[in-house]
Amino acid sequence: MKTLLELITTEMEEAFGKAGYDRELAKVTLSNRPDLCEYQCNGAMAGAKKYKKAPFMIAEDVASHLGGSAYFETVDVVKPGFINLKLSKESVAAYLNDMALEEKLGVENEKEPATIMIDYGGPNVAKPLHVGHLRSAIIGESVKRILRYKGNNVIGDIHLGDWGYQMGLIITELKKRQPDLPYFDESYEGEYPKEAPFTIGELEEIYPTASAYAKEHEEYREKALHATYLLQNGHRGYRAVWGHIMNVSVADLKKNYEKLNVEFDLWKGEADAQQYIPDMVQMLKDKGYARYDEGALVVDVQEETDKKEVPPCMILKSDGAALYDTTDLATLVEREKDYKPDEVIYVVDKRQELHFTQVFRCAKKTGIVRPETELKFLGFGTMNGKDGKPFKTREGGVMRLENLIREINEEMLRKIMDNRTVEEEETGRTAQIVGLAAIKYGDLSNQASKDYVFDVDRFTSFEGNTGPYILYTIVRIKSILNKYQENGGTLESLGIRPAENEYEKALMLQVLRFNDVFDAVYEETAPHKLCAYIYELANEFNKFYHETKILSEEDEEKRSGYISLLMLAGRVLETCIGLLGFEAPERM
RNA sequence: GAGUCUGUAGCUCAGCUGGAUAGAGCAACGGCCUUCUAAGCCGUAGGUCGUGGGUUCGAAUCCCCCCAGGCUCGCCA
Repeated sequence: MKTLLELITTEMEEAFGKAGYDRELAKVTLSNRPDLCEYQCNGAMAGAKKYKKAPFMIAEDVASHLGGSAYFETVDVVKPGFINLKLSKESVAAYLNDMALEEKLGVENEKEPATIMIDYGGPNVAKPLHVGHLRSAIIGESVKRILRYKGNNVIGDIHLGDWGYQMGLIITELKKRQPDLPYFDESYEGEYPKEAPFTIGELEEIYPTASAYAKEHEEYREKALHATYLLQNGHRGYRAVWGHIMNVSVADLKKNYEKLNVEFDLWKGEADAQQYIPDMVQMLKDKGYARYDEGALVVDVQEETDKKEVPPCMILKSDGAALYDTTDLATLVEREKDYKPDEVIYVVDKRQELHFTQVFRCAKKTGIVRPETELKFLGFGTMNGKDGKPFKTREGGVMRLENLIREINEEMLRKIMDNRTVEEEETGRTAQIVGLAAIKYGDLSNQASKDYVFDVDRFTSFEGNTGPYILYTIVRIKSILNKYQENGGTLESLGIRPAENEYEKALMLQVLRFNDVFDAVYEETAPHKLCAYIYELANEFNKFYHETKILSEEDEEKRSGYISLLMLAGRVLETCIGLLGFEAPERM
């Protein structure tokens, strides 16, 4: 269905047209003076110069042609030339009732659904997830859900870091500790054990130990580099160890992402792209895109409009090894072959922007992706601590994601216990749900591209613009709806009635905005605007709730009208938090 | 050095495709629970929108100069 803004803009365009003015001027926006009106049009002022006429007169002309519109209760022309609009209660109620019938609450599917791949998460195998991985997972998951809600075919790919030097390090360290394992016996030809020679806990200890040791010991470092080389060139035993590392690590990662309510469609990694590198490199050479520079194979990606020098995209190091430009390009080759995406979105730290600029340009220039393929870089800012510096543990180390989540959940649990008596067995689960909402809402309510301060105390607070506040509001609504049914009410075939008072109307207007807001969020890939919207919606609901007796309303029609409104508001809220990637408990 | 992003209330942030009196939350202060969850609601106080110019009927918003800070700048990912 059309959004309300679309509908009343059409009305306004007709009025401008009938009055003899350019229809382009008829842009309607949400009012920035809610005390005066609900929607407004400033087109008369914009047209004043063109028509050499006082804006006030233009506005009056236009307004006189709006008189017959059923949408508006009042059309006021004010001072310089504002056209102020208030919607009629009847049209608001009618729109909401239509909206309630829509599966997607009035959001229309994309006319031509696109295949969109979204590259997010990006954890490294064998290394624990840390806070640096949090934003990519949270933002990527939300963006994925938003794109999907609009009817696109969206494929989320975790893009594992599973092919680098860290693998060589682990293999080298494992060989040092357990040299007798068959993987290190060059003459061994039998089947390798199915069981991994380490647990996830050991694995997570092996990597940092090896990494630190290699920094101190050149010889060890050489061994690790060589092991990496052998692995990448098909060493049988090392490949088997690699397989173990992958299995153990991926199982652990899946568990952790599940806790975050983050779900990937693909668990591809850098290793999967390796097989495409040789042909790709050959193609770049054959077609003359690549050249040697200081021993390295590069593709120039400088463009005339560049204000600064853009370094070439490096395909092979001077020792012939591939690097991350190469792998990202090969991944595009793979994606093009398997999915032919219309769009690929990378949700990564914004500090990688230059790297992706190089990769995108190279991929376009050399035909690795089709010219119409959209490659989008969605860079996010750093998660800082209260001191404004990158988030660290109290000891100054990197905070493990698990620990961060545990800390939040414990804090949440404490607050839930303090505040209310909930069934014992329920509290743990509830704390997790609310804790996740606190983290995700805290992140997503900031613009993705900006750095933000991760403040545990603030995010877990139940007060103000927080995840828990949103959930609390939803729980309130659910609670009323449940009570209504317990008292014999049915939620079927009710209808929203024209608003009785300003609180109810304000709530209705806010619910009504959903599809307009969603479209803006979708167009701009801006989850933070969805957060702002549900916060306002929650506020309007709580005001209405405070002013209105719902269940004890004696007039049955009024009561059922309220209930219908709550149902719709609840659906909108739950849909929105679903798009943000979290959920609400039944009680809290 | 070059490029790029940021600078809005004590703190954390919206608003930035130009419009009316710059909005929230936290913190501070004052009210409201025998009634659907007070994790709520209502109110008070708090701002030279980094500085200076320019464009415009109108600038936090667009343009330019400065100031301050972050980030990036070919063989790590």
